[in-house]
Amino acid sequence: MRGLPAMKRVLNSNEAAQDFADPTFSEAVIDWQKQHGRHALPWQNTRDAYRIWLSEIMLQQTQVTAVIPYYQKFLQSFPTVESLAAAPSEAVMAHWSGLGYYTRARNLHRCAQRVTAEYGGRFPDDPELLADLPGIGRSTAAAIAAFSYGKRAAILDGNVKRVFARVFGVEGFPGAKAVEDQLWRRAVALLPQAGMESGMEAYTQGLMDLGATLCVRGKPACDRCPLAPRCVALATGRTAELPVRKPKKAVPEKETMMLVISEGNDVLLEQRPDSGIWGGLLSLPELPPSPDADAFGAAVESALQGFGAIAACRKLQPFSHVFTHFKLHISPYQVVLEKRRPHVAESGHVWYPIAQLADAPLPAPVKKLLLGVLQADDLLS
DNA sequence: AAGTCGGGGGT
DNA sequence: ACCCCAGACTT
Repeated sequence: MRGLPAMKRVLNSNEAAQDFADPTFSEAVIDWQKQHGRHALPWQNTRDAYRIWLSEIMLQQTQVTAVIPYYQKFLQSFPTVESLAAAPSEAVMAHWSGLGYYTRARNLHRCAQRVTAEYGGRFPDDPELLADLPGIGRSTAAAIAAFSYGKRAAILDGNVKRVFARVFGVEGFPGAKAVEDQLWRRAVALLPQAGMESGMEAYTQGLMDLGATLCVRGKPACDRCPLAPRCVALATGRTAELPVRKPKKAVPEKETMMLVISEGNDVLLEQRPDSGIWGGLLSLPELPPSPDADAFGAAVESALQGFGAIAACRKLQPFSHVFTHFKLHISPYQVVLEKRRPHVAESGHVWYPIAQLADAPLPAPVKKLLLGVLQADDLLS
């Protein structure tokens, strides 16, 4: 085993992919998709790369049922990539409000502007060029290229990882780099052969449909799966163990006070920085948690210096919001100011019309809180 | 390789 | 409660 330098070279991706090749795999997926896959989703039955791109970004880490209403409203307001590029960022953020992962919205806006400026409003068909655009990674680039242009490119999303892990009996957490690398090699090797590009749309959709409708996490419908005859997990009774779960860790808990400060028909909102949680959204002014009621009262008084006399105030019902990596305990406090001559909010703050809160670019729990508190409007009545 | 980034739906 | 979703990006 020594003295053979030619054997030591690293396999290139093409050769490595060869190990996993199997032309019958894509044929089985394509046939099944055409007969039993999904064909009526709002972003299907079009080759408009703008619509396909928009759907793919919204669908990142977000389920189909949650995306559909956002997708419809978004297209209604921004029917073309040029109209989206020209829109003010606040309008884009407002349309994304409640969908989560707000970096997607800012990248979406930047991407629309780059496609308009650099590509004349037409998305490129090369996956490598697509993946150079903000918010578009390798898998999303492949999906856009396959659905929009029939290009031969491999996706690897949560659905594909689950299907591959089971069918091929892949051990290890799919998010681990070594496991993910192997899955990418399989994804490339199993693509329809060159010259079969006409099947790329059905193949790509078929993988997603299998993962979303049959090869689901809880109780996979193996009796209806076209890949069952070749499924390692089914044959070994390990569909419940594969894919291997993400290793869990304790989530830290944080605490904050939120101030609902209103005057007349307006409420005071605060612009959040682009980075961090709820980046780029408006939210409520916050105070660090106080050790006791007196300290909190003093902090509120201090925060409200120059805003005028307090007409009424009350503590609202505390609640919690769970994020992916921490849990946030929110203690809201409402303050109603006496109506006096209009004053300008300090930089980074804005007096926002209460009647327009439903369409404001707010985090979901904040919007819910405000609509509940300020629509009731029973404090002064 | 690990951490950051939401909100909701299914079980 | 727990898991994870048509992932990308930063550190």
